[in-house]
Order: sequence, then structure tokens, then C-alpha cells
Amino acid sequence: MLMDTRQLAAFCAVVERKSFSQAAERLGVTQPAVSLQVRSLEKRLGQKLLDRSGRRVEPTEAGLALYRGAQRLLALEGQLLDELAAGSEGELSGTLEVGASTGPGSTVVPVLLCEFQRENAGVAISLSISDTQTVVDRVAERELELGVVGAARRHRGVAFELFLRDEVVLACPPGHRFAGKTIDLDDLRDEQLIIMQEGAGVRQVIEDELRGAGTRLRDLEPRLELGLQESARSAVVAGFGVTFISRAAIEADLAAGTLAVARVKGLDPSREISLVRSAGRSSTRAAEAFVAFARAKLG
Amino acid sequence: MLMDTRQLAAFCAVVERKSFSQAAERLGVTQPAVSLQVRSLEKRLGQKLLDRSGRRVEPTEAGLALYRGAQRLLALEGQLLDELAAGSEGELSGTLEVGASTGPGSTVVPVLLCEFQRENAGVAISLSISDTQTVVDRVAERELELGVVGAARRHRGVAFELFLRDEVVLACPPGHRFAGKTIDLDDLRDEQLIIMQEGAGVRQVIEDELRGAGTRLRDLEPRLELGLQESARSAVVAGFGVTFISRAAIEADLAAGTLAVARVKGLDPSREISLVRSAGRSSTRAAEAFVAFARAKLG
DNA sequence: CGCCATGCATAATGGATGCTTATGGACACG
DNA sequence: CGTGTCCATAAGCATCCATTATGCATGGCG
Repeated sequence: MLMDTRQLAAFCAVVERKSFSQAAERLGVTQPAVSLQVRSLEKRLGQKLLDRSGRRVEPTEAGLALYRGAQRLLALEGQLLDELAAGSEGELSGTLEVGASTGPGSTVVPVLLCEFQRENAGVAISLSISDTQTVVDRVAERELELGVVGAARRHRGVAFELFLRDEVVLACPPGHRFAGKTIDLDDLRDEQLIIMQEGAGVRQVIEDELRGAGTRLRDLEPRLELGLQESARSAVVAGFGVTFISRAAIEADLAAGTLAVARVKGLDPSREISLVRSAGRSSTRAAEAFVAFARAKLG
Repeated sequence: MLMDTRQLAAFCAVVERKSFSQAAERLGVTQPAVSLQVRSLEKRLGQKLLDRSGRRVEPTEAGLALYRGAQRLLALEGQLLDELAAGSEGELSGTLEVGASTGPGSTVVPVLLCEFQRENAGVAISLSISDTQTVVDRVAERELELGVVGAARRHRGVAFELFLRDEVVLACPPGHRFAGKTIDLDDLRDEQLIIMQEGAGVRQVIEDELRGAGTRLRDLEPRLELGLQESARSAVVAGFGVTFISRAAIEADLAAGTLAVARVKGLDPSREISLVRSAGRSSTRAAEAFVAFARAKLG
């Protein structure tokens, strides 16, 4: 920007009032100040902008062109300032970029985002599902604004806050002998236990809980390791066994009566789902609104 | 304009380079200067514009909005500066406002203006015909940029310059006994002399010339006073008499053979047609170009 | 024409602003 | 942990800008 805004403002005031003194009065400065400003502008642009004859000041051809252009600049600036001021209020807009690991990514998060978006049409949602570590890394690099993950190694540059507590239950077919019961750990030895692959958040939770009960997962002799949550769920619905799984992941099945749950004595498995944010990043209004919305929904 | 251009420039440089130091380098100032400028801008707008975390500086939501708006402002400003610079060259534009008194206004001036406009399509022409005094007044008041008039009283605030010398001839029908001759003043007493109304420029010229020859217009006993130039010309074409008239006004008739001219011994009438400009007014390029064009045409 | 009022230009001066230098604190990397 | 990089902050100085005072030009009036 080569033009000095005060000079431009002074020039415009002179054009409008056709007088240096009156322009000065309007701007709250003295006449010589206006005189100097306009002269500086004329020097800078290398053109005579005003005809000064006796009592009357009039723009030259170049002066008129500058005045018109200045009005456009001023209008645009006013608009910009209004947008900035209005930015702190009014309708939410922009794109909310969220990453989630597979667990929360396939259950709670999409639903919450869809509901939120329905209430805030001006916001565009971008959800990407990755493994926990990738989500965290991308949040740290500011590629994502929010992450929703289970257990994660601490990572510099990001902050974790509890988002929701995810209860892990033992799912079984609805007519199963475990349905609605509280069983012993030993009862599990005679059942076909379906487990998820290494690295799945729920598997880690269960391993930790069993360890606390003096058992190891492999002592239960699981013969079906079926990858991720959705595979395990489907197998149980189809009657091939039972599995530990996030209650949130089977809410619909429970409501539909296609699955039932049991509890295991001595085990109280749950895990924390965390919200991840980049430590030095100011939140967008959309992100803040989503988080508040989600917390209200999750209770 | 509330925004300081240097602060805006500093802010934009930081956004682009994602670094205060690099922005400072680009702007040719020190890092603290940029730091202060951006902070001043943040304070003025009441919003945090940049996330400053470790090695990396990133715009906040508001910062991004400001940056985008600033780019629009910069683009518009660049455009304006280009227009101003180009204003001294390239195609002529704008409206050229000319006033003329009836004599020149009905002959030379319209033709010149039309020819000029044909060569400068970007220029719009506005010609208004009035009596001499009105033309001069309006030029003085900057309502017209140029005036073209015959004899006029000096007027403060306007400058007169010779535009063309208008020869006054005695017009008669083509087969008339005067056609192509040099007659005596006395020969006019037996002719039907048609004169223009009081105030017409040509009439004044003739009165002055006759006075110099020791005669008065009324000694010639004119019985037809026919208003202005065009009325007189028509009457002569129709054979009702002879009249003194501007040669320029009958060039077409002479070429067509519908009128002829004679000279009168002892009379050499002509008058100066002046160009009038407002004394304190800078000329538009279009006006300058027209004047140069006209002078070249008038030789 | 002369006088007076008005209004812009210019010079001198003082205060505010803005930039620089020096330094401290935070962060990233080896 | 030590080092280097980078932004923030404080202090000091130079520059800039606005003000006051004054000169010059123009316009209006008697």
C-alpha cells in the first residue's frame, strides 16, 4: 500500500467540502495539516489533484479520478471492518475439520457432527478417520482443528481433554445364556470370544482390565480375531460368539433387540475418549460451538 | 479510514511468510517493529489475528478474514494507482463541456467538435449555445470548461485567447449584380439590406466598420432586421436582399452556388473569435487535445 | 481604486509516534 | 541439558506530523 490513509481522507474531505478549512474542521485538525497532507499526496502521485483559486477548491481531472477510486476503497474497507466486527457474532461459517480414530469415528462423532451441521447450515464439515496417532499428528500440524481419539500417547503441541467416557460391554446374541446376566470370568472360557485386532482401543482396555483381574486375554483362548469393531459386532449378531465392544457402537442393535449385553464380575471396563486440540491454536467459533454442542448432547 | 496501511502491510507479510522476522526482512524494518505494528492492529480491531506458537505463526479465523479483505483492498488500490498513472496517457475519456455563442456555435464549433469526437471515441461532447455573456459566466463558474465567443467584455476569472479570425462578407444571390464585385458603399443604399438583431456579433462589427467609414448603419435604411445569422442567410438565399454575414456561416452555400459574395470599398470587416477558459482551472486532457486539434484545423 | 475579510501556503516548533537496539522468555532440536 | 531461533518487551532516539504564527492571494464592498 503506497497511499497514506490519512492523506487520502484529507483529500476526500477537501473535495467534498470544496475547502481546506472546512475539511480540517470535519477531520478535527487544523487547516495547515490538511494542506500539508494533500500536498504530500500530490507529490507522491506526481499529479496536481486540486485547483485552488480564491475561495473555491475544485478537483482536477486526476483529482476526480482519485476521489472516485478513494470512495471505492473506503467502501471496501468499511465492508471489511464490518465483516470483522460481525465475525464475532451472527451465523457460523467456514469449514470445521475434524479427525477421529476408528472407534469414535464410526459411532458418536459422525452423528454429533451431522446433528450440529443441521443446526448450523453455514458450517461445512470435514471428518477424516485415521488411526489415533495420525489424528493426533495432524492436529499438531494444524491440518485438523479437532481430533477425537481414545488412548493416545502424549504428544507435544497438543492438548487432550476428556470428551466422553466410553463404556465397554460384553455383547452377545439376544437369546444367549449370558444375556442380561452378570457372569464369572470363568464362564468366558467356554465361550467363543471374538476379539479385535491389536491396536484397537477396546482390545487394549480389556487387556488392561484382565491384567488387573490376574488374567491374560490369551488365557481365555480366543480363536476369532476379527479386526475392528464393526467386524466383531457383525459376527456376534450372526451368532458366532461374544465380544467386548463399546456400548455406543451397539446402541442401535440393543434398541432393535438384535444384541444383548452382559457384565463380567470384577471387570468394569471403560475408556476415555479424548478431544485433541493444537496447543497454540486459537479456536474458530465453529469449533467452539461444536464442542459445546457435543458436550450438551453427551450429558 | 481507520486502518493504518503500514500495519496492514506488516500483518499481511507475516501471514504470507508465517514469521515476524521474515516479514520484517521483506519490509526492510526490524522484527520488533513488525511485532509492534501487528499488535497495534490487533488492539485496534479488538481481535487476536495471529497464533504465535514456537516457530510458526498462523492466522486465526479473524486473521484469515482480515488477510483476505486486505488482499482485496490492495488489489483495488493497485488498480486505482494504475488508473491514475495511466490517466496521463492512453485513450482520452470523459465529457468535454463546451459553450459557444450563436455565431461560432452554429458554424465552426459543432463541426470541429464532431470531427474531434470521431477521432476520440472515448470522449463525450456536450455543446451548449447561449449568448456570449452567458457562455463566459458559465465558464467562470466552472460549469463549462471551454467557451467560444465573439467580442466579450473582460470578465474576472476567465482568460481569453484568440481562437480564429472570422471574416465578414456581403452575401447576395448568385446572379445578383453585386456577385463577385467590389462595390461602393453608396451602391448599398439602393439595395434591400438585411441586418441581424441588436447584439449579434456581426452587426456590431459592421456598425464599427461603417462608423470608421463615416457612415451609420441606419443611413443605409435597412428595412429587414431578421434576428440572427440563420434567418438572414435564408432570406438572402431566397432573393430578398443582401446581408453582411460571417464567411464561415455560408461556406456550404458558396460551394453549392446558392450564394455569392461581394466586397465593399473601404470596409474590411472581420472579428475575432475567442476561446474562453476559467483562469484557475487545470485543463482536462480532452480539452487540451481539442484545442490543439482545432488550431491545426483552422490553420 | 483601496480596504478588509477570507482562505490557502509556508516556516518554525513541540509533542507524539514509530523504529531501533538490547534483552528476556519460550520453544525446538540434537 | 545446552544451544539456537524467534517473538515480546523495554528504553532510547530520530522522524514525522500537527499546531501556531504569519505571509500571500483572491474576492467583495464602499
